[in-house]
Amino acid sequence: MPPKVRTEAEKQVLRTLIIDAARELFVSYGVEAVTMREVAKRIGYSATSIYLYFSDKEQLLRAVVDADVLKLASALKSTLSISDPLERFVQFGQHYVQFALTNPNHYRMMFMTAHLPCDPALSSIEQHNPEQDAYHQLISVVSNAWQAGVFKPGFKDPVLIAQTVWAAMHGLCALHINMAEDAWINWRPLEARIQMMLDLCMQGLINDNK
Amino acid sequence: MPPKVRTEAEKQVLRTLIIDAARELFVSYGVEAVTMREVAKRIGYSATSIYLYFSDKEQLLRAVVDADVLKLASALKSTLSISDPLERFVQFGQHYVQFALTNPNHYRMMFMTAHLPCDPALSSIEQHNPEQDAYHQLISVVSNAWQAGVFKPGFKDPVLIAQTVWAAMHGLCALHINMAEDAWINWRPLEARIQMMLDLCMQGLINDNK
DNA sequence: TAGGTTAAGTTAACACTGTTAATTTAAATT
DNA sequence: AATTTAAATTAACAGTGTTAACTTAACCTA
Repeated sequence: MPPKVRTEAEKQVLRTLIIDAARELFVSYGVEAVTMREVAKRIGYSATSIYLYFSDKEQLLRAVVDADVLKLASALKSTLSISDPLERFVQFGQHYVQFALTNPNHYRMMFMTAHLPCDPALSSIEQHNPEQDAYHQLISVVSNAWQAGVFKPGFKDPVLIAQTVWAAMHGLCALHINMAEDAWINWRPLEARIQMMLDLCMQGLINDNK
Repeated sequence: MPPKVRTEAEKQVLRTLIIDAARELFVSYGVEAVTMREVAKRIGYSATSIYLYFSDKEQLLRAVVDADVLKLASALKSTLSISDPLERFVQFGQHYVQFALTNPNHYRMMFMTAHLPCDPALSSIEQHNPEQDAYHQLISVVSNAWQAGVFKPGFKDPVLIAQTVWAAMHGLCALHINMAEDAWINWRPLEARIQMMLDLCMQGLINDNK
């Protein structure tokens, strides 16, 4: 009833309160299943209050995803300090897969749901900031490995390498998240599939004149 | 107003009429955006009539997907007659990718939306029927290539090979379908990514003592 | 052939959705 | 002390999937 929030800082607090409530519900029950009224109830506001901070549900989802991409970047950051470029590349990939599989609903929101394309201009994430931009981290890791001569001589474009390896790992994660319970398919153990995909990338990419 | 349909055959006709109408709309506008009323209007019935043939929207979607899996199997069938096992394997993969990219919304319904797990007992598709079951086709193609000694000696499990290669190709397709328009990423040409993924699989898998 | 039964199809209605408009009300400003 | 401002609310709308109640034409039996 009364206006409780006044200063710009307090508004930011409420904004992130909404985002956190939405994330918890989205992650537990899926984006489509969660209603604006439920998000609002969880923080003790009415549904329409959310519209004072986000123009619609899509924008709220995007804010959640933005924060989660940040979380992914943070999860991957620890691997960036590994000194050996090849080892760094491998660990980066394994951490990526691990993040996806331990946070399947976060991962689904980020990379598996059809939402409007992400515009860097509207995002809260600073593009190319190595602390925040996970995609930029990927490009860096692969580029560094490439400069260090890790890859076979045939490969000239580290960005192409990065995008292809990403696709390979994404396929593993996405298929598992969506279809692990599908009785049609007699899935081999996830670990075996991960290992095999890594081996495949290694054998195909790595220059092994040690 | 009057009961128009009587015989079992006529009921089947109406059933597939509903499925076809739903598919057209799902493919054009996405599953979530399409309403039961719109599906019904397209075939000149009232919305509640659909519930005489499908228990709910989820079951209708599943019927559409079933029919589309059949379509995928049919699209892949032509490659099964290629005599050389390696060439058959390669062509199978390329046809799979091509199907996914020319029918992105079909593909999304089949492999990228979170629906209840598929139970072979409830499906209209005959599991292990090489004319209908695309997954079984995949396993066959890889197994045959494996028996023919196409793969490197280290690989002992053709099913594991098949699932990993599937994941690699799926990652390519899924990432493209969902994120091709994402301004965050400076995508390399799709053809280059496909080619590179194929090369990667080849280099990693194929026994090249010709 | 008359009359009741069946079931395909309908309209009406329910609980719920995202969202907008109109309204309240406490603080900030004058 | 009166006025403005804006945070928050309730009321309301158009639309959703779905269920219940109702028609009504064809079929089955007497």
